[in-house]
Amino acid sequence: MSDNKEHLNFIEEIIEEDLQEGKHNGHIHTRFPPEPNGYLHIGHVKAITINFELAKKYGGSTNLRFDDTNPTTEETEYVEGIKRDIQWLGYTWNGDALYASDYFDKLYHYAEKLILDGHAYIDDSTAEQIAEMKKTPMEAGIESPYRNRPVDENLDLFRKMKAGAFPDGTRVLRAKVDMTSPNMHMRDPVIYRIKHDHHHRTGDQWCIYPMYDFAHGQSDSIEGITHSLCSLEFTHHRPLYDWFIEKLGIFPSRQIEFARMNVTYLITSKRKLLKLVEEGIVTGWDDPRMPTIAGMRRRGYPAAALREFCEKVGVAKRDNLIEIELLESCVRDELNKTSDRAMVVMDPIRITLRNYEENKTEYLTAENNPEDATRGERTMSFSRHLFIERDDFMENPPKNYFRLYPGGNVRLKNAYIISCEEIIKDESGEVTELICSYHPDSKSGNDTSGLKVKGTLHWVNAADAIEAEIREYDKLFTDPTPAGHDDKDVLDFINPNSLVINRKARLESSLSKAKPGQAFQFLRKGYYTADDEFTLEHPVFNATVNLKESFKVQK
RNA sequence: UGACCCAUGGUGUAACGGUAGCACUACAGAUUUUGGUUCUGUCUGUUAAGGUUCGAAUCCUUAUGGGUCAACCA
Repeated sequence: MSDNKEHLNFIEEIIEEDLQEGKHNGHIHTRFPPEPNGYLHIGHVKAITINFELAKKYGGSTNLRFDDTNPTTEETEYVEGIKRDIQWLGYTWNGDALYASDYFDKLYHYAEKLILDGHAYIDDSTAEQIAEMKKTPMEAGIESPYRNRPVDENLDLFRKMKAGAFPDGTRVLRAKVDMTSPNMHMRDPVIYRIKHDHHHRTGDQWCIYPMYDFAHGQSDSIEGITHSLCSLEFTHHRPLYDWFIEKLGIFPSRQIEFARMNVTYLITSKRKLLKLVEEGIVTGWDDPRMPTIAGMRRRGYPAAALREFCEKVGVAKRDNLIEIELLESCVRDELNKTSDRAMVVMDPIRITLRNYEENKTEYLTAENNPEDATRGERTMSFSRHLFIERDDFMENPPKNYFRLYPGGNVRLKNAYIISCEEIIKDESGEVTELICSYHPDSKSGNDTSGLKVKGTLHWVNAADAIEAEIREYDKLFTDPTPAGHDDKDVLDFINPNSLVINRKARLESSLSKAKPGQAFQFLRKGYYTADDEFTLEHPVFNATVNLKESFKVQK
């Protein structure tokens, strides 16, 4: 209907309303707040693109802030990986990377202010006792016996906590909110705990650390974040987020929640992903089967395809399960435009052209990318002995088989039309060689033969074809929602054939010059990307995504 | 059993009280020196019942279904 009218998602609607009202003087500032305790995955890609694209669209910027308030689980190693992944995706954060730990002093003073104003107290109860007193969402909680401690005593104890007077777990600082709230997060949440732990940035300077709820919103506020976008499970934290802003009288960042992305055959639980690594089911966080950014990059998924995917998925609040086909479609679409073509025979059958001179070699030209003439051409050698795909020959073909069969003609891409005249088999009956003849007047670009063929095959010259390791990847799981079964573990759905290594393939010689990370379309097969381990001596290609097939050979 | 959130083709997402559209998938057909790409077409949808209104996917009520929340994790 309104084709040229732009469709806004619900967050854009909120932003445009704010803009119209002149809120924050028209400034938009977002942030991406990862915890440095693991690698980024496809779910984070959505959060990253939403935050960065929204800021870009409305002339704002995006902070990268590491939410590093738990020294026990966080490491500098992850910080570097996360930075690299975001940059690879094509985004630049505002200024230097920031850290919640940069605000530990400020946060501490916020906490003292809360105590002074009677909004927080030290609780000597154990974790178990606190949990017990919170009760369940169905019934009101009960107040801690320490809840009405005098301000002076609270302050004194908090300072002693900070000074290291108490062992881990003996006391906490709690916000004094409402133990009867139906929202569990409002039942006097713990906001500081004692942890005599080494922090990846502040070292041993602190032995008390703020909890998420007392760090995240305040960090947003300190940085002047106007729109703090997070996933739906934080909805229940929003009243608390707002409560702290109000009690502290600080910049009013606004939290907005959207539904996280689920994709068929993919899992995004850090814990489960870690398990795959630890159990050796994959080779590491960057295994091309992993839905991590590092894994997808190694698989050959272009950053632009990932961005486009998120764009197409959209943003809303309802639960969703996106078909992986959409992701693959985005990858193909991008690679079709950008990758050079090459010919690779995965499972070779030898061809001998009986009427082609034994020692002759011709050099034929092939376009690198029919979608993009600026990619130029390359040269391929051609001679009497060639390889074609085993799937491209059938002794007894079905009626709509366009490929080679006894007595049939096919074109060899960029070369000649050939006719199959004789089949040679080994003792087990397997075809080992085809004796063919070629039609000298059918050369590509110069065809005067008048012959019509239905099929065009890819091929390589036996004389200079190279060998390589080709890693064929398939889905890691056999179930579209491996993490969605209460009675089963994701490991129950591992696809035993998710990696099949092919060492018998023969590749056109130009592929020896591939660079790690470079993607190609292996003609009529799929997109393949030179692995990080690719070398001239040991070429390795990863299957990125196959080409769409509207015809499947019946076996 | 409490509170909060959500409900549009197979999937995802639009339509902001006025003809339910787009993309992916699937299936046809055209083009093609890649059974790719491109192009064209087809199939399939407003959870249910009431109400408000000239008119409801949209507003109201109820029901149903799904999700989330009870870490000194984030």
